[in-house]
Amino acid sequence: MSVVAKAVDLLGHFSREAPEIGLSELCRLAGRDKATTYRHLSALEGLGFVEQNPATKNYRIGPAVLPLAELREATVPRRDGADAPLRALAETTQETAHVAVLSGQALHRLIACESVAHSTRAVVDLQQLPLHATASGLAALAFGPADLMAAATAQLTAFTAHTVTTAEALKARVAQARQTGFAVSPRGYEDGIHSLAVPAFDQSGQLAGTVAVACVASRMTPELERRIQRGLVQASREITHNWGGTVPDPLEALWRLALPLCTQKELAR
Amino acid sequence: MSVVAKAVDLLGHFSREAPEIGLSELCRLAGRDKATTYRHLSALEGLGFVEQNPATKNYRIGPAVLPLAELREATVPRRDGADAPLRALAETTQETAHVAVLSGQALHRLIACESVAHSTRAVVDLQQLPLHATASGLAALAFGPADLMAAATAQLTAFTAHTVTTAEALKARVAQARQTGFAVSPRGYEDGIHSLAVPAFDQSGQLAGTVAVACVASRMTPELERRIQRGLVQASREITHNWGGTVPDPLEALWRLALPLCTQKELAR
DNA sequence: CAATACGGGTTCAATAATTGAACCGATCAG
DNA sequence: CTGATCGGTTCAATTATTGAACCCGTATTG
Repeated sequence: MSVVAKAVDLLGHFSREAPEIGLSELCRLAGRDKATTYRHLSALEGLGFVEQNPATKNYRIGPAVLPLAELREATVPRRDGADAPLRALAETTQETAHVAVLSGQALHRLIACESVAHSTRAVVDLQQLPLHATASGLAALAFGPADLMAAATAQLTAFTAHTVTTAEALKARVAQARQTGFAVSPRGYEDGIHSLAVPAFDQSGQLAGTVAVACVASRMTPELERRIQRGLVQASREITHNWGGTVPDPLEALWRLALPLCTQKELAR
Repeated sequence: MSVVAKAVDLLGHFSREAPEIGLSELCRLAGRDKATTYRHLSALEGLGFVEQNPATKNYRIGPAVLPLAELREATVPRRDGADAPLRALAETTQETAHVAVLSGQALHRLIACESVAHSTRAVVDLQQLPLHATASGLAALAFGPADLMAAATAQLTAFTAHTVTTAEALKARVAQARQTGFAVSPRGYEDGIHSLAVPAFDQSGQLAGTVAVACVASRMTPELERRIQRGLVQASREITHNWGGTVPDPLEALWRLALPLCTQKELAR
């Protein structure tokens, strides 16, 4: 693991729930030495990636990420295209919806959108989604480039008792996703969370990202699952369209088969 | 210079003009070894900070910066507060306007807004603004924390023949800015560019950033300078207000003195 | 009000990571 | 075919990273 990775990993511990973190706490979270963590933070501070709250001495994300994000959006304007459909998805499902994008062999969170309908809800605070343990990852494996499977099987970390940890089991899950058109990861990454995901595509016709709903497991019912699937399909179609792509016909066929009760408008596409 | 800094410096070479850069070209731009640059890029790619265009093998800014920027905005929503006033400033001055924020001892670009009125215009592609050579930097030195001066004099790089390169000359410029309420850097960073800047403040009452207009030098007239000054004052007031701060009374007094013809509405504040 | 625990920040020798010249195969222009 | 340029790789030399121990200021506590 390079220093760059170690330093940047620190950034991943900041979240909406913990937007400012002190040195010692960050050491514990990162599981690293205090001196090392301090030097990494200092380096990041010099670059503007973090800054210190002068009052509390706590660290928080710095301003240097803003022009980079602006440039990213100007170069590859994905977020804009995903934003509105995602909000609609969170609205209709009343659960947390999120979109991730594939970059190389890794799946990175692009946006998360939490529904405010329930007091308990899933929180997606990961930057990078494990391929084998999340619905998004399974969707990427099932509908994305073939070489992803190698990257996934190389690191089958067990996050819960339900996490898939063998190559065989993973292949079975992926096959199931290919058959049904939906990737599911029941309690695979977090114990109380049941996730469903579908792929999204860009102008190249290849998988560019995934759309997922992370649902509080205890609320899951067959009826809710239907609603989530319907929402996912609609969101994926819209996001794919906004990204300049089209959903492959075989996948569209699967979705139509799985959701016979979808509206006439959707069928008309 | 730490590896982290070297790696992240690579990100600074991407711009709206060069959103995708190949390995060799980036080596030349960064002035570093090809193997090193490649490893740095690979590390950044693993973190999602850059990605490769699969078609051209060129590198571009990756998606990992997006959630970080989102979080930054959620933690310290500066950009939102600066956006609208900056557009107005670019509109009234017909020149390029930009806002930078102070983080530690460094001034980082937050937004730039180019007016489309002229075919030639200034382009602000810096991530970090040198304190001694830009109007923004001088504004920060004049109205920001005292310890900035030490950081500025430590690195008096000459960018043009007009750049201030002695501590004495720098002090004189800063004193002038303190007296007039406006920082000016005529051709200090780029030869054809004449810049003016004023400070902006946040809820702590301290300088939080700067507002500047970078003007094509050949267009500069006393009349245009007046218009720019008036625009800067208005923008700084609005941005400072949006950031939860207030412009210090002594500075407001200087501005009123310098701009006797400002509108009644502005005087009413 | 000592005693103490915990916060951020620093030091220095041991060590593990970074470095870059040279090299490889592919591609392209002349 | 030749030479130039591209992205990517190798390996020994070296350089920067590492972390236990330490410092100081400030809450917390019995």
